[in-house]
Amino acid sequence: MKLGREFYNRDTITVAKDLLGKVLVHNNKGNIMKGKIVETEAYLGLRDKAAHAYGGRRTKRVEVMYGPPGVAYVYFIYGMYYCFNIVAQEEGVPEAVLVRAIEPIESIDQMAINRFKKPYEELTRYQKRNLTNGPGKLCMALNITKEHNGLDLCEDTLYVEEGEEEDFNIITSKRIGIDYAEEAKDFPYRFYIEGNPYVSAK
DNA sequence: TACGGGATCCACT
DNA sequence: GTGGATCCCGTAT
Repeated sequence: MKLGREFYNRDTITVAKDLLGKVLVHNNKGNIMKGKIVETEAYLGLRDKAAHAYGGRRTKRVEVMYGPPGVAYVYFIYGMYYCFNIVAQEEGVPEAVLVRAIEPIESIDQMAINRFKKPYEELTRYQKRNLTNGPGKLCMALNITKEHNGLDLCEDTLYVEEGEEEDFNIITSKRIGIDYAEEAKDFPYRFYIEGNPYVSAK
């Protein structure tokens, strides 16, 4: 059951929390890859110094965050990696949820090949644990690139669906890698599933 | 297991 | 010209 536009058209922190346990699906030219979302971060545009759209910055890169909810915001970082975000809130409000980690569910071999050019069973223990436990890593594993920037998650290529019924605790903490963001670096906008081995950092 | 540095490039200034 | 919502590997412990 694919999540619809209304799921994303809500308070960004609520969306970030509710995405935990949901399943990210990428239909990559018929090759369906799935992973459970286990870690997210909220970026609240105007009032959040860590956000690309802080203070209403409106550049070409950031433009999709001003658009309708349920759209992918993918940006390139550190010269080598992509980060995958989902736009939240109504059109005109530049907020998004960064998906920081997933737990592989389907097409694990394909993910292993995308990351390490080897099938899953040939990976070292270290590589298995590091398959999708970070924003750059999960993009590499699922083959998400800037081509997906602006893609509507209510279409059939890249989307999020309901996961299995399960109970878990949500841990709230500070976001990662935003030391430059002054007071915003301590905002409790990071959420993850307690005890999940694919979370990028405790 | 924990650190430190290099990789690598595009959007933004 | 600058530096980042990151990752990997080498070295040390």
